[in-house]
Amino acid sequence: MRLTTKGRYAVTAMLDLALNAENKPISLADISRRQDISLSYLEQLFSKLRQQGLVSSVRGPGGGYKLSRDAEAICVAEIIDAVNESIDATNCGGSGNCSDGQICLTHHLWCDLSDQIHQFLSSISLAGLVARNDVREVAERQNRERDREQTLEFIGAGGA
Amino acid sequence: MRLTTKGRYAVTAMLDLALNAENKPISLADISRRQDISLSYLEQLFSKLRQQGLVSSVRGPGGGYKLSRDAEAICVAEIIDAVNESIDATNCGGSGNCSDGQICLTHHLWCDLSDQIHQFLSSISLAGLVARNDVREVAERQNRERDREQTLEFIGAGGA
DNA sequence: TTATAGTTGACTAAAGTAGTAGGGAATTAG
DNA sequence: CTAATTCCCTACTACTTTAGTCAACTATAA
Ligand code: FES
Ligand code: FES
Repeated sequence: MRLTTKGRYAVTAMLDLALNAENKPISLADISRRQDISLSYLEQLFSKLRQQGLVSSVRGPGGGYKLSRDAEAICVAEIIDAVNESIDATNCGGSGNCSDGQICLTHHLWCDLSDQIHQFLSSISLAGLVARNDVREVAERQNRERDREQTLEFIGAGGA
Repeated sequence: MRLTTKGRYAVTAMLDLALNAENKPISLADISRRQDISLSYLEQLFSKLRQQGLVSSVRGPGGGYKLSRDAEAICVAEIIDAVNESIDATNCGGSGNCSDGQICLTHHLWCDLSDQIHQFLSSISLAGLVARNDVREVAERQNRERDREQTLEFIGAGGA
């Protein structure tokens, strides 16, 4: 089992999508700016998210990505699964044969742990995250920062 | 966060120790045979387990490792921590600064997840595992296999 | 004194992570 | 129409970690 920047980026980007969607598509460039994630890397992640049917894409100017379902119907577990293979904690992948073809001493422990994690991450939807106070606060800060950056760019362009 | 063979081996080996300890030390060679884990790799893992004070060692013939505490007082979380750095799911390591020095959108989510996993793995002691039926069954099978192997070796030695 | 068993450090192949680079192909604003 | 925008795809790379191997050394019990 692993949970690395890859899965975290994916969840963060999907949450950004849920927060900023006003039924128009959001470009990866926007997400990249707001969440400080490399654009090329986002493209790789969204390729997988699209393959799993979590987002749909619109090409061309004004295009980008949209959630392909309601934010209530997308849970964190799905997102991590989509980019990250799995959140399975066993060595055998559930087949119970990692100790010379036989079940190992700790198999059931890792199964229980996997269940535990999966239940937890399945119980959290994007909508649930959007509703959280701490998430809203961070999102507002990011919007303020983005506005300021745009103002600075404008002044810079005007002054030059 | 990661949970790989490393942490799983460590827990399996510690559980083997708890199962087979009759207040005499168990050699890594025994554990290696029973659990099918490379001896040299076990040495590395037990070096860390000893540094964390989870086991104590006895050198020389008849030596080996013993649990340095009661099996009730050693939980799975500790063992994984000892060999695996941490089971922290955040990117920032808890300091809340992974998005350009600021807290990121999903920080609290990963904190909650970390708590969840840590609570679960802390609630399980080696003694708790030893008491489980599925663990006892696997252990008994391993003991039968080891006995048979010893018999075969004996016959092989006698016949040659 | 010798075989046993822990202790330590250096080394390695393979895999995965977190990207970068660069070319396409669709679409639409101008 | 055309040029800019945006997604799409493949290949490449530096780096880290994993899961080991190997070899030399130290303590100790029989
Ligand atoms: S983890 Fe499933 S058999 Fe070992
Ligand atoms: S994970 Fe803690 S700030 Fe991003």
